[in-house]
Amino acid sequence: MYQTPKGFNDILPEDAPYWRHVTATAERVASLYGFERIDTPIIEFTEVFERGAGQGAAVVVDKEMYTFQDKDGASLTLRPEFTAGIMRAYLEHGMRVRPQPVKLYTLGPIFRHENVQAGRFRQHTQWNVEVVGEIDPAVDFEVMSIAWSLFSELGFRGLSFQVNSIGCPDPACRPRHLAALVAYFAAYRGQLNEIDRRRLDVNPLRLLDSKEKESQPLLDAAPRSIDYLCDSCRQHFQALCGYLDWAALPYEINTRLVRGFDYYTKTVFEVWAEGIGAQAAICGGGRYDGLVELLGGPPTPGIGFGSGVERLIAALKEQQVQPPALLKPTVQVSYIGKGEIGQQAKQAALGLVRELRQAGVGALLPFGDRSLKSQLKTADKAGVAHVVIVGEGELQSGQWTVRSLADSSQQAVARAELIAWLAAQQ
RNA sequence: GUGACCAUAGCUCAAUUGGCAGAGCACCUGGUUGUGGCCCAGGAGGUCGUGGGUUCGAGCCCCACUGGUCACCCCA
Repeated sequence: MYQTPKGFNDILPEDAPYWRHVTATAERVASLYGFERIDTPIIEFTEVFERGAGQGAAVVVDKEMYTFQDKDGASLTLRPEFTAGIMRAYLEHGMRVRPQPVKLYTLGPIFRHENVQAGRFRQHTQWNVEVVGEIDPAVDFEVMSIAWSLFSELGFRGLSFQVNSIGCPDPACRPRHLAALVAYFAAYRGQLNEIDRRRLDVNPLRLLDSKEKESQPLLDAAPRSIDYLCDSCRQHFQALCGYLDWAALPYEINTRLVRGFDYYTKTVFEVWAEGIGAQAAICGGGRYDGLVELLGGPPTPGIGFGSGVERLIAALKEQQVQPPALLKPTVQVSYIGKGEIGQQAKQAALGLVRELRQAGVGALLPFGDRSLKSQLKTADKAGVAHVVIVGEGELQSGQWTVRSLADSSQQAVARAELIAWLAAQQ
């Protein structure tokens, strides 16, 4: 028996209401904030993601990307993220001549070859928001606000922001912090376990969100990035926190919140929700003022976030949020009779269903010439309100039977008035 | 990439020490001509995830692979 490849999932009809809830709400909120939709290809030249990731992370990135060679020899990659592709589009289509900042959102699948665990798959769907071309901290606030609006509208309760600033590449900023961080942990090198010793050598910032037992006692006194910010970054962060205070959005300054890639600057944030295992974050984002330059463009500030739809849905279920029901047909047209009469009744039912749908009334037709009993069972399970019954008697009199499933009442309605009658019941 | 646990019908699960593959739910059909939900009866649905091995004999024991769950690594 065939199975889906590891980490790839079918999305079954049972989950459709959740998907509609999330995607429809995202679209609505985005338009409320004046964000415009962009859709980039699922495949980009591998270089877009490699250059975007920067040299340090390239090894890691290569390992987790679905990269393949096209028939003409080009190296292509299934997008492992949205931001790099959107920045490529920003440059390719000269979006810097549009009014700045450019506010974009997108929704679609991304692919990473990683091992599955709760809320993590090899293909997952992400809602992604980017604001490009403006460094004003009010933009950071705007991006966090739209995330907040989405999650509130979806029905989440008890959400909170985690915020931090990791500074910028200016020698007076992050490099100073990194040096202090390395010096601090190097002094305790003997206490670190193997994993954290490697972090110290490879990606010291990551020590700050280490889960290793041995390191926990060291974390409280570890140098915090917010204490090493340059003037520009400090003012930026203070302004952002000021806006968050003013809007009364609940947030916590989390000095251990970091990012793994070099192009991130200043603001990093997440939104956390309870109840989905180790993956508490339902949204992660940050400012990436260095990215566009890495891709060969002019210095261009940007900030954005991504939010995994599968994870959102899992969290919604965890919080027992009921998505709105999808629209369903409200009428079934059943046909009965044997032989010639049966075929006439079926044809008549076909005609009524067609007219109902044209009139905007959702209608179902039972197939396979089943017994009326069976057809009523089907109607009951489909949840329709009315069953129209057409058989020999109805064909002769022109008065068709309409059964209301709620109270089992039946009445005769003239065929000519049926459409209007049923439409009025909705 | 690492580790733990797991895989029998569409779903949830049984199957004594290795000895004839089962139940409930769901599905289909009936319970006299054209009436749903409840009930009753019947039917269909499985090469026991796949491939090897041990054995007279494997759903059960061993190995590999695939997939699932969870955690680590990593996290764009």
